[in-house]
Amino acid sequence: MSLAVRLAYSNSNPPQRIRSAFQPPAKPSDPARTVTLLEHLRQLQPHALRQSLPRNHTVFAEGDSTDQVYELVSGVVRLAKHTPGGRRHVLDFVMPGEVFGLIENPEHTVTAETVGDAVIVSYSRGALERAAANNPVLRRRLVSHISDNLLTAQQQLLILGCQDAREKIASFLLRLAERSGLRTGNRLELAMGRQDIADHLGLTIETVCRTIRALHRAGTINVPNVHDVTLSDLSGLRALAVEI
Amino acid sequence: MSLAVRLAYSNSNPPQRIRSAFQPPAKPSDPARTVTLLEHLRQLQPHALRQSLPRNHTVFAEGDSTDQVYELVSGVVRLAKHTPGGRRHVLDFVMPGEVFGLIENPEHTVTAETVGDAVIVSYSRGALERAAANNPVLRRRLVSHISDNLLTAQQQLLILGCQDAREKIASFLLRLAERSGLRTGNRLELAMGRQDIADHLGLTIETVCRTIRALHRAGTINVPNVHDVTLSDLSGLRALAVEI
DNA sequence: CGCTGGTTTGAATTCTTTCAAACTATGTGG
DNA sequence: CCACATAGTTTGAAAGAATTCAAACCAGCG
Repeated sequence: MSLAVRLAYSNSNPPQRIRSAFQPPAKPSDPARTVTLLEHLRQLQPHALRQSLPRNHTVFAEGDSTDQVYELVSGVVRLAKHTPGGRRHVLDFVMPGEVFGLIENPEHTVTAETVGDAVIVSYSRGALERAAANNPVLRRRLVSHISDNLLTAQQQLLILGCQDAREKIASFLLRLAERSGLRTGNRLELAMGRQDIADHLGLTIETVCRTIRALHRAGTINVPNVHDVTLSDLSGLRALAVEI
Repeated sequence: MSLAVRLAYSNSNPPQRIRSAFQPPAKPSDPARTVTLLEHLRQLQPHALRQSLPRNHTVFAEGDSTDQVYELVSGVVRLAKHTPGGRRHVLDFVMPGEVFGLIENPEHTVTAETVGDAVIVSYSRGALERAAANNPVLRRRLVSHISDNLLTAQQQLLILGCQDAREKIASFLLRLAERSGLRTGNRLELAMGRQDIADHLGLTIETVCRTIRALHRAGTINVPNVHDVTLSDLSGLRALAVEI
């Protein structure tokens, strides 16, 4: 039985397979495979700075210069916007193997913070842009990266604008499963806290708790502990999320 | 007194000045001015097809081929996503002088429909891309266009995720004013109907009505008729939207 | 072992939605 | 030019979903 967790809306980042800490170029046996943005970065800047960061560490903040772009090696990063009044919206979570902080703007418009302990690699954006000037393939990757982010944001707008709490949680769990891969038995790890989820879905932490518990009691999911969820009824979950 | 309607978050499309139906290149007296994407399109394809469309006409739908990009000459276009269950979310409205339908994808991921009568010009995307291959400036415009859309979407996520009905309406009115320009006396034209606004802000049509009326009774705005709004208390409106 | 930060649960409140009906423009045909 | 039909908007009352406030609970940690 395939665990293929494909959402109706799979317009998020392409399924870059998660890769363990170092750079074994995945599948050399695939000659026609496109070279990813991440591979370009690694090849251009093989000695880029690698850092281990503690939880809740700010990688960059709104307004910071966008002179670096980052690879998330392990852990999870949240991208958020803050309001003058102190509200926060978590735009998205970054999963291992993904690039973040790449934007066509002199200053960051979002804040990036580690959720738990994380390892990141910093690449020079200047060097990246210079390489892109003479490399059409790389340019295409760069545009695709921004474009993917746009499509993801639009999908999220649909979720925030049209879904109720239960549907939002279902959509969130499915997208997370799709991106982070399921462990054995449809087990999914929730690196982020309930408050992060709430701020991502436009709910309160209490509503997130209650909704997760409701799904649990309905048998749709299983919640052995705060950081793990088992998607017991994948199709039931999809039915909720898809009536998107 | 300047009517400068600047939001705290002016990350929407750059303030391309609205231009009347034909192509007088605005300000030839400004040599250092950057050439806009629209000007590139016009110069590349001066004989592109111009069409007058009736209200509620579908320019393109989700899934359609992205072989054309469009200029909105007059009228308003809404960009929406539809769900299998029949729900709709209006991602954004396109104002005259703006380019829409440009996306890094073989198929459209949104539907574009005219709100009222509109005039559009269709440009070949293929020709645009070919021109971009040898034109770094044009390439930069293309990336900026997508990037601007991304920033706008992220701002909208913040609004949908963090604001209540009153704040949403205030934010909406201010952004509309910022983009479409205010007429005399802070008068703003609402080309779209209440249902469109509701679907854009994640509210119901009734809530939109009631909220607009509440703002009216509070003296923040004036609503002489359904299609016009006067922003009587601009700073009051900003205070609502900014506590974003 | 007691703190601390985070999560869960409960009860009351509030905001928004839902349902229903009235109202208003706009346009068509007589 | 009026009468009527229609689409869209506005208003009200009731219902519902999510939030707020408060307190209890739990897990990891010094």
